[in-house]
Amino acid sequence: MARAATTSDAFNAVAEPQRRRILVLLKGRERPVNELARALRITQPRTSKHLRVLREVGLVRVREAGQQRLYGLDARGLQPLHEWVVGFEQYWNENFDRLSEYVKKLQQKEQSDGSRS
Amino acid sequence: MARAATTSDAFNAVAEPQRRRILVLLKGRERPVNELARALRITQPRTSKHLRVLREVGLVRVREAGQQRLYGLDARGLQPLHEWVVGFEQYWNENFDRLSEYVKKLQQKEQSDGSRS
DNA sequence: TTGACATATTCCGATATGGACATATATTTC
DNA sequence: GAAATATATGTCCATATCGGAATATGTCAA
Repeated sequence: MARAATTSDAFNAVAEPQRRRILVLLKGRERPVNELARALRITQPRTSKHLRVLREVGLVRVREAGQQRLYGLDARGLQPLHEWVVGFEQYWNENFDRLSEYVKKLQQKEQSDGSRS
Repeated sequence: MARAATTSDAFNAVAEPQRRRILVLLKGRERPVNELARALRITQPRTSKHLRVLREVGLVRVREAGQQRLYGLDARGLQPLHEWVVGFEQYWNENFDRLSEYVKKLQQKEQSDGSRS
């Protein structure tokens, strides 16, 4: 088995920076492919492929508008990501404490190693 | 270029489900590699490799404890992920509205298509 | 020193990626 | 119908992955 497909879930889809930028650009208003490509300064085909991934995981939806296709944000698929990461919010500060404790322990160890021998 | 390295940032590191589970297991207390491997029901080498990735992106730190190495959580690296996804929180409901609006528009279109012809 | 235990690394194969490029498909306009 | 515009898809390449198996490294205990 290789790495999980980018289309397997929101976590994988969003791991790619350009796709994150696309989602940010889609906040507020829909945009056609070419506009996104210009904004990201990447080729149109690459943009279309990124959009395909985002579409497959349901983070984006398309609307036909004559000649062009307007992509819009559907952020609901980000909720699992949100819930997961929020579960760590409490550990940021606590962990900081634990880290300083760890450093203190290291220093004590060095202290005793130094006095020994 | 291929897909970005799993060690390039927290987004990529956390895209892998087993690594997410490791981080969850590390909430609250440190654990040795074998304990993690047993809990996840994956081999020890694979566990070590996942831990290497997590270590390289700074989501985890190691402490030597005699024969074993205790891995502990350092959740601070998850903050960028948190900040990014929180920026979409407001769009979940709003987007839901927009979607239903979209569906409504589709139905109207079908309506007129049906009456025509 | 030897053996037992814990962990890390290396090699292998299969797979999917992102980017560039060329090209196909679809829609509008003349 | 043909040209122009907007978008999607297919092919090629280089690369990094995850998983398994074997093996190396490190630590403790007798």
